[in-house]
Amino acid sequence: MARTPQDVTEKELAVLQVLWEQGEATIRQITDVIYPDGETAQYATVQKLLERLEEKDFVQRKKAIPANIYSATIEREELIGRRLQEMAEKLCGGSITPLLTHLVRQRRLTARERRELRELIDELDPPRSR
Amino acid sequence: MARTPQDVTEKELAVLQVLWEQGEATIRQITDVIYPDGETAQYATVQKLLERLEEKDFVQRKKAIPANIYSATIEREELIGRRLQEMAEKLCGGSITPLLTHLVRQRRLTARERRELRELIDELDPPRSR
DNA sequence: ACATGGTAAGTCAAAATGTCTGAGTCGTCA
DNA sequence: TGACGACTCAGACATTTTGACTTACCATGT
Repeated sequence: MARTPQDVTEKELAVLQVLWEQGEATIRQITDVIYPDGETAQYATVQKLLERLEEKDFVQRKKAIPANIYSATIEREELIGRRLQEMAEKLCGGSITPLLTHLVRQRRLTARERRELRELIDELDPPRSR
Repeated sequence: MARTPQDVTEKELAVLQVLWEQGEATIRQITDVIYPDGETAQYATVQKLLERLEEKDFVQRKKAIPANIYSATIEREELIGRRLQEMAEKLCGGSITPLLTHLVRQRRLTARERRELRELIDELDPPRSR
């Protein structure tokens, strides 16, 4: 059947978001954010989520007393990169330009965004070529 | 539990790819591409895949003899758009610029790609602003 | 000593996904 | 005309994923 599981699931992402926000957090702190009136049950859910994230190496744990401290080992940027890469592979034969053109074309960018983007490209251009 | 199903799954995508290639196809034609030595069993699998794609309105069926003819009702571009949009919402608070900058920055673009991109932006700029 | 709060290590059910079976339909051609 | 082949319809099925939950256990401080 060989389904390919998601890199990070919906709820796992929620956990990551908290970690990205706070840098470090205990299970309880995360639970308080995601399930504002969380009981033991939800606490355990977060625990399991973290366990799975740790397995996938997206999160690391620092053993501590009174509670272990978790932190993300992957940056938001990196996750974005992975997903874009995956999309490119599955939908564009590995090329990312279709994604780019789509983004630029489809969504209306503000003048400011356009300017920034232009600057970004300029930055990348090897100096001698301009 | 409320898992959010994927818009298009792995195998469903494979089917769509064939339809995008060929424009139209019968189940058998699709099966021949995806499962080169496909038996009745695989034929049925493709059938089910198409059924689900039809439910989701990504594919339409033209009743015909001797075999129904299927075609995609969604363009590859549109699917890309959806996915990018979804990514933006889940990972970038709805903004697409992080995606853009990431793409431009992370992957090395060729000089040609950079030029094209620049032209694309120029196109979008309202004439009077330049 | 015992309540409190944390950890470890499962279990569980619903749904997704890919696969497959079997019965029925219909046109073609020997 | 009647058997054959190919197609369709409807559903069963197994495996995983995913989110949620339970329970036993451990440490600490009061």
